[in-house]
Amino acid sequence: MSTVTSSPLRDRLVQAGVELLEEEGLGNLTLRAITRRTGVSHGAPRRYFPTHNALLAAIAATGLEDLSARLQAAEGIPEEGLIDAALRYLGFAAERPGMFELLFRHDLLEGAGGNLRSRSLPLFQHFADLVAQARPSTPDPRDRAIALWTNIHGLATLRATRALDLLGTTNLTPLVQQIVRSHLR
Amino acid sequence: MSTVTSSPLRDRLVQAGVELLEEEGLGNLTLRAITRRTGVSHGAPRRYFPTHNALLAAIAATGLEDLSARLQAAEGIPEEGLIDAALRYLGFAAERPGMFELLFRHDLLEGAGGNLRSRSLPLFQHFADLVAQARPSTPDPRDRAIALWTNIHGLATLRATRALDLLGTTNLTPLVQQIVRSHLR
DNA sequence: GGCACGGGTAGACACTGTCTACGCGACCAT
DNA sequence: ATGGTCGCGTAGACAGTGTCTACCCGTGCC
Repeated sequence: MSTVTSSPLRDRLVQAGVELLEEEGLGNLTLRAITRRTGVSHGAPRRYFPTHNALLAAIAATGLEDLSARLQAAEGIPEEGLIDAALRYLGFAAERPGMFELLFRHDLLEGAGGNLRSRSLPLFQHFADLVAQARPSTPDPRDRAIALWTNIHGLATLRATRALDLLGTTNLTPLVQQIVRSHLR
Repeated sequence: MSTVTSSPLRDRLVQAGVELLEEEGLGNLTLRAITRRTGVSHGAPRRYFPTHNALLAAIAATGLEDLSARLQAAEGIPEEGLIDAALRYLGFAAERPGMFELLFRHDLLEGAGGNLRSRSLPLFQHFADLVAQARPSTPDPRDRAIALWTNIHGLATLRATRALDLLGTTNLTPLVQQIVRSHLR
């Protein structure tokens, strides 16, 4: 099959994991399943990842990069910029539900290396900056940012888990607009 | 040891599961661990629960009852009532993080019987009623309820997973007050 | 030409959830 | 009293999992 892309095994494992996560969901993202797809023995990852969760953390890191890139691509004057960012956040959760789920499974990722916690911090900082920019001279900009961020995140999770089937009936964009504006006045 | 409370095994399994969930967390809430604590063989639950997840669903049902009772105990004129309910919601997540986590692990509970989905619906309805009551003559009461509910839920999850260490530094009550009021105007 | 060694293999182990055959004791009918 | 049924729990097996360990084996270096 002519010159298979034979990158170092580490990258191949991560990529296989990403694909498997999208295709089969987090529940089937087994260490052994990843090795099967990669075509190596089940002990191979150990050379690069001390534990299964460490591999999961590496997979999650790629997702965090994707999410980060999407959010930084948000554009518009203050208010519209926030609405755009919020919609992109929800779009990520909708398009990559498995990855979104993994990103917040701290029981799997905690202490698994790759310090995702600190890596996701600038992501929130970006959000907070947008809020501060859209709502200058507010006494508690961080609280406002937390309020909006948690709102979008809660919306995304409850939508992803279909906890609110109601959400299917309502159009998302006006809801997000309303939410963002609620937090800005 | 004189008249051990020998309720039917079903209840003992559920109770053991609840205790284990609080003590050891969801990650250790194994079917076999529950049977060990109950003092029966690992095959015993099968008589009452076709699968491990079905037992988890029964455990989650007790948590949903607790949460429901807490929310319905919320009091106060419209706005304060919502603030109280929100704080109770956050209190539940803080006091029983394992149960809170389980309640939203739809990957475990889905299709496991006990139709938690429909049972949790009146809970949201209660929330929506409070919102409609506090904000009469609004064109889209359900959207407002969704907005507020997702906000509180997102705050609870991000706090439970300590995704925002920032939250440790800010006092929760004023933040919740601010959030509720943001959604009511 | 011998040798170390990085990198992957393969088997074992404890543990999990599920399935199946078995046992046992209480209750009932004769 | 005796036999039988049946609810309920036991015990063993099985495939699958993550982790650990001993083992190769080919490549590059002296």
